[in-house]
Amino acid sequence: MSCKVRLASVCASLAPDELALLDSLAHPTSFAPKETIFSQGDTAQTVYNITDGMVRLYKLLPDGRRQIVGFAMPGDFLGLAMRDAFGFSADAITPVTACSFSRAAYSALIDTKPHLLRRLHDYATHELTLAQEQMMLLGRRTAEERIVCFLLAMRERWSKIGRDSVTIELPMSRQDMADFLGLTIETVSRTLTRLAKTKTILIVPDGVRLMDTQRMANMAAA
Amino acid sequence: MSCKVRLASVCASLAPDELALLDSLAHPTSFAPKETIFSQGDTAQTVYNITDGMVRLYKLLPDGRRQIVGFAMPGDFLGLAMRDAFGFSADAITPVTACSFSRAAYSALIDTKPHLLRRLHDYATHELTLAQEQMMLLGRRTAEERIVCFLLAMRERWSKIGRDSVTIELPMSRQDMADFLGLTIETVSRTLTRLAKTKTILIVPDGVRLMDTQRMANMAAA
DNA sequence: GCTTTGCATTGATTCAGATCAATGATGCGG
DNA sequence: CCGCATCATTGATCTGAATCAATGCAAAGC
Repeated sequence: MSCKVRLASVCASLAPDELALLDSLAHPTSFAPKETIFSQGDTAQTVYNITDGMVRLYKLLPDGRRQIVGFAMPGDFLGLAMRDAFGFSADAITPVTACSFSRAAYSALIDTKPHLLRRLHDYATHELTLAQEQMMLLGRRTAEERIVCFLLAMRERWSKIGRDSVTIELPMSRQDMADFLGLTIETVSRTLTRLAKTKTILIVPDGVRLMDTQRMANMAAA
Repeated sequence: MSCKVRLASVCASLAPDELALLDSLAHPTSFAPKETIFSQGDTAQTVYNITDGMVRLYKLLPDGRRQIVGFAMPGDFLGLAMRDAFGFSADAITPVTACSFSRAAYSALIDTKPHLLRRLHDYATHELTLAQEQMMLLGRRTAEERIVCFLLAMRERWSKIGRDSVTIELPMSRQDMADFLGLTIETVSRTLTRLAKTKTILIVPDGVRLMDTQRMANMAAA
C-alpha cells in the first residue's frame, strides 16, 4: 500500500508490525468527483482513511438546507463519529483515493491494540476541538471574519500535510464554502472580491494567494 | 464515593475492581454558582466528572463576544478535549459537585485499562456528533428552530439521567441560552414569549413546560 | 419598607447578510 | 467553433435578527 500521508496521519505512531497488520486489512479505494462515499443514516460498514483528494462531509435538513460539517483531506479519518449509522453524508469533491477498512476488522483491531486506540482517541479529541472552533465561527463571527478564518485554517491544514504555501488550493465550490461557513454563495463571492480589492488576497484559479497574512491574522483574532 | 449518575456515565460499563480503582483516584470537589472551574488556555492538570449541577463551557473572543460550546450536566466529562491546555473555559451555573482526577493519574489509568479508554473514545465520538448537530443549528436554522431544538435537546438530556419530564429545568440565564444558540438575549426572550403565546410552551420559573411536543418536533425536523 | 441590583421583557429602529435578478466566465461535448 | 451547462460575480431590494432604548419585576441589602 502506498500512502502519501503516513507520516502525518494516525499511522505515524505505529510500530512496523502494526503497520503491516493495518496494511493487510486495508482496501485501496477511489472515488470520482461528486461520487457519494456514504450517506447520512447508512449503516456504517466501512471506515476510511483518505490518502488523496478532498471530501465534503455534510448534513441535510428535509427542506434541503445543507450544513457542511467538515472537509476531509489526506490523512483524515471518516467513520469514527458514529456507532451504527453515519451521522452525515460524504462525497468526493476532487478525485479521491482512500484506504478502506471493514468496520468489524477495525473494531476488532482497536480492541487488541490499545496504542492504536489511543491515537484514534487523540484524533477524535482534536476533531472535537476543531468543531468547537467552528461553533464560535458560526455563532459569533461576521461574514468577513468567517472567510478569513477559513482561509487561514485551510493554509494550516495544507501545511500540516507538507504543502505549505501562501497560495491556498480551494478545490471546493463557492456553494460548498457558503454551506460550511453558514453564509450564502453571494456573500462568499462578495467578501472574497472585497478582500481582493483591498489587496489582502489574490484570487487565482481554484484557490487564493494570501497577500497580507498579518492583516488576516488580526481580523481572525479580533 | 457517592455518585448519582454512575449508571448513566462512563462508569456504567466498568467492572467492580475498576470502579474501586477509579474511586481511589477521585477527589470529590464542589463549586459555587458563577465559580470558575478552569479557563481557556490553563494547563490541564485535572479531569472532572460532573456528579450534580450544571456547568457552562465557553470560548471568548478578545472583544468579548462569547460562544457557549456546551452545557455539562451530571455524567458529563470535562477535560478530554485537549492535550495540554483547555480549549475553552468552564464555570458553574448552579452549585456543582464533581469527581476530579489528576491528569497524570487519568492518563496512566487509561494506558493500563483499554476498556476504559474504549468507553472514553465512544464518549468523545458522541460529543463530536452533538457538536456537528450544533453546527447545523448555528449555520442553517432560524431563531425559532434553534430555541425549539434546544428545548427538545434539553429534555432528551434530562431524560437520559433519569429526570424525564415535560417540565424542562433551565438553570442557565437567557444570556447563556443566547450565547449557546448564536442569538441575542432579546431574540431568545421574544421567541420564548411567542412560543408561549401560541400555547406551544408554558414559561415557568427556571424552566419551561412543553405543551405541544408534536408541533415542536415538526418545527425541529423541517 | 424602600432602594438597589441584576435579570427579563417589550417596543422602535437599523443593518448585515439574504434574496431576487441578471450578467459574465469557463469548459465541455459534438 | 459553437451551443449549452455550470459556476461565479455583481447589483437592487428585502428582511430576520441585532441594536438601541425603556420598562418590568423579583430577590437582596439596608
